[in-house]
Amino acid sequence: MTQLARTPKDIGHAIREARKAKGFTQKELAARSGVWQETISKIENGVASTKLETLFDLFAALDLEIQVQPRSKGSQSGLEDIF
Amino acid sequence: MTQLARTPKDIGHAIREARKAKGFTQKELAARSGVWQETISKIENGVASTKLETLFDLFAALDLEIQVQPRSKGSQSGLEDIF
DNA sequence: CTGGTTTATGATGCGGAGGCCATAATGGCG
DNA sequence: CGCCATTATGGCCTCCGCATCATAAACCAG
Repeated sequence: MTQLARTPKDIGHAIREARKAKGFTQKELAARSGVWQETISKIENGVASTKLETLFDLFAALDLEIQVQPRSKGSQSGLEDIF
Repeated sequence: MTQLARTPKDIGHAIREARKAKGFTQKELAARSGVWQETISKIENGVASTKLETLFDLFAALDLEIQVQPRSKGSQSGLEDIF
């Protein structure tokens, strides 16, 4: 369960997945992360380019972390190739 | 060469590393990414919470990508344990 | 030390992210 | 089908990230 991400939308997906996996509602996650439910909704749907700060708040609440790595293999998870 | 990140500062470091590794100056990276040199400086130093959009612009120019994963092993790269 | 490149700092102005409230749309479930 | 929980929209307002220009500080040859 590790998600590759190259766009804000990818991040949104990853967050939604993780949240569901943990059985949280947006409201619950909001409470745990200090980020508002409305904002979470937007982020999960890729609306608006989130601030890193907010992102990490969510990651902390979901017990996620990020790994920065070279784009070795071209789009191996076979989803987006938008540009 | 894959960097773990849990804070904006971590991201900044990763970017600086990657940039240096490619032998770019901030100015060059600025030209390639469309992000201003001054902004890159701030990001690399962890000043200000960057927008995801900007981040991905830089990642694209540096040929980097992100991986979202559970915080399995407790701080294995031995740097931050701030909270 | 001196000059040139690279990086950092500072100020201004605009646009957009997110806090916040209200409400609409959606989705089970009995 | 109505009812309640969950999620999505929209508006308002404040704050701050980034573009942009100018300049200072730090580095690094030579």
